[in-house]
Amino acid sequence: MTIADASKVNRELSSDEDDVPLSQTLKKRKIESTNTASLQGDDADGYDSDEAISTISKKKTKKIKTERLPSSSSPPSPQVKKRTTPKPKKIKKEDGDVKLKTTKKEDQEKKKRKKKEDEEDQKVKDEEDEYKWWEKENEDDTIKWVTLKHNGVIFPPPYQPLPSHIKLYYDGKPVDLPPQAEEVAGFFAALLESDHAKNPVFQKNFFNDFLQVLKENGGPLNDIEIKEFSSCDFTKMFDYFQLQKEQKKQLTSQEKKQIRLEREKFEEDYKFCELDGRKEQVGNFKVEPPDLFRGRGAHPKTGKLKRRVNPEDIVLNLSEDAPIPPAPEGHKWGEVRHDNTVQWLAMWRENIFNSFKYVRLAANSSLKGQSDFKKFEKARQLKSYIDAIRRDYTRNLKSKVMLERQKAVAIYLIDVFALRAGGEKSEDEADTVGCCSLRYEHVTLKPPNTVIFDFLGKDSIRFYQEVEVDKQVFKNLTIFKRPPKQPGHQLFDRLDPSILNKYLQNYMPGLTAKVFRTYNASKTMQDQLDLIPNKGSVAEKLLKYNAANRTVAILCNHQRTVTKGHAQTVEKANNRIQELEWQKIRCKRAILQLEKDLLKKEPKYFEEIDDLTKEDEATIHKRIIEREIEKYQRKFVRENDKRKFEKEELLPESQLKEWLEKVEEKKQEFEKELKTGEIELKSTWNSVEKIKAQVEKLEQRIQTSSIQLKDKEENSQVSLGTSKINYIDPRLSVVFCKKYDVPIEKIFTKTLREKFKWAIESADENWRF
DNA sequence: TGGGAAACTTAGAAGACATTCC
DNA sequence: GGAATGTCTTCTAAGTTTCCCA
Repeated sequence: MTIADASKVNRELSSDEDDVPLSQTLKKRKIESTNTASLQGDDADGYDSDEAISTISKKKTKKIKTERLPSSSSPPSPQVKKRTTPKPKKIKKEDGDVKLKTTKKEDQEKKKRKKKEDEEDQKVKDEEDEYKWWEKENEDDTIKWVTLKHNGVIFPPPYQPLPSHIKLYYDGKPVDLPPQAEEVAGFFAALLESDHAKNPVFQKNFFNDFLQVLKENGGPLNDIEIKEFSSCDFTKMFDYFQLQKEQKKQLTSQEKKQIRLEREKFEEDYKFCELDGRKEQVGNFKVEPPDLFRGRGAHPKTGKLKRRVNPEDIVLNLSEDAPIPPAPEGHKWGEVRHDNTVQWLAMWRENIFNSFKYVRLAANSSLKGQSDFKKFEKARQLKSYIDAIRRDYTRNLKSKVMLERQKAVAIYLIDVFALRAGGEKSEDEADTVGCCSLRYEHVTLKPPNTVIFDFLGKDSIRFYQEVEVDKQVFKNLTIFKRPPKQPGHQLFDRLDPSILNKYLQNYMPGLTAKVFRTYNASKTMQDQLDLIPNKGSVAEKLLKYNAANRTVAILCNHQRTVTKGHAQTVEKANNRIQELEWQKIRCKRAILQLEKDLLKKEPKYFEEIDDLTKEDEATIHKRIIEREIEKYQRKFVRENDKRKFEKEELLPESQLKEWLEKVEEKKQEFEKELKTGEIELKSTWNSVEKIKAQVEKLEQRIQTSSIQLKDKEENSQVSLGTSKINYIDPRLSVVFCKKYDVPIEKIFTKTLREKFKWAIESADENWRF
């Protein structure tokens, strides 16, 4: 929902009667139990008959069990039978290296044709055995599969110790680390120039775990005692990693291709599984390699060592009669399960939070597709309930029961500002919040009805908005913030997501807080697309589609960090546009040089010829000249490097001088032009028509560049992808493409087209969200 | 029934790959 | 042809919701 929509809702919701403060209408005051009283003095405000929930008093004390996955506690595992991995069918075959007596171009053409043919063949084959679940009846979704076969997971390669001369230095002395500790030191060294390595919490957590691993493995081999992080010097390791990266980059494209093919061949068996007899793609079939945990924002555990996962840590999930993939040699699987009520193929417990990581199907799989489809259908279902929900929360904003008021305000915020539910968080996580977990300090009230939200949401992304809200919402927020509440206290002290979701389910089965985000995102997209006129070029339509997408992304607060060179890129692009403008003006002046009378005949055409000041022009000239000089200098160096390598004769300095003289001539020309206003006409500029054609071309370029720049600037901090992938019903995009004659490839990448195949094939031109 | 565990979706960063520019 | 830039994919962290058991 856009802010404009929000204000519309506000209008619909605003009430005329004034509310009596709850404190006056409610006599009874419930005192919280003693152990909750300390933080929640606010429940002593005595407004109502319902109690503050205990979540606040628990004060982030989620307990985490530290025991490892006990094989004894799991259901009796069937015998882990060792069998050879079944050979899945190969999908692709590469061309051999047969060289024919053809030109390079013909060769390439031929290859292209062959590739295309192969792809077509594959497509036909794929389509033949493709399972179009969206054309079938909806089946029971508690059973996820009947048969499931897969080949297990790929483990990261074992650690390769560094060459003996690459070491960690302590107090200037090289340290002989046992490989296990060297690996951990290497994790840090690899990040040496990143922000993580500069973060003291990251350093501390890393160092503690590093010392632990060092201790576990008998300490340094050359009796150096490592005590202080500040005395460690990782630069030699870092430089080595950089060198390796550089060498990898230097490989020829043929070598790179070879490596890629080998990798793909190796991964092939793990990339696919057999689900109910169909070949389907697995998503993350690679077990996460050991590394330092990189938490987002101010994460208390950032930098801790994420330990290596062994086959013994892995639980496999597959059919009872499916062959069990062999565990790596000398190992066995932690457990083998046959649970067809879940979607995962394998899982393990990680050591940072003691939680699970899962290996699942890919986004283009039938199971994921079905979940996605259901998600959007559920959001569409909300259309039929949204009026009632809005009517009720508007009414309940004045409820005499505090819990009801809090629910009403929370749903209002979730609906209008697309806030997330906001579950409880423990102390060993970053301090981020959503709706239910908003605290006193996250909301600033500016009478009569302006609210400033300022908090860190998911991924520690800042949510900052200064907005006008419904008057009664404002009044309620004032009440929720009344003393004795103070910074640190929960705004919604009677609420948590489960209470809210339970309430929402009275309206519609399956309705939860997150459905509102999907609903409002897709609804906004539909409304925005409806506004786009069906005219103009594909590029213009795309730009408008992206603008609609951006509205949704802004609603959902999807951000991205501005890239390093962004400011410079923008400056460059602006300069480029200015230079094009200058060229255009120059052309017009040239026209007048050929035919003076045109100024009177077509005054409008020439109205911009004095737009640039002499200073502007001089700056442009300077820029062009400097660029030219740089260009030739670079060319000279590059050319000679090449010749040196090929043991050819080097270009003499005089060559560079010759090039630079040409630039000098140009400079002189510019200076003269600036002084006299006379343009030296090029031989091709021999008629007004020719120059006018040139002007037209320039105008086109200026327009394109300006649009691109505007788009780039507006997108610099907004991430469009997240809403496109998760929130906007893909059928909206499909319909847009069909109706507006825009190729779907312009909107969905290959991966997204696979993910949204169900939408591409099922939505017709008249479909609406 | 509450609360922790489990299972799933959503998210931005980083790395890989493709395209454009000079 | 190679560097710069942009786009796409992969990775895994960080959420939400559901499940299940004491």
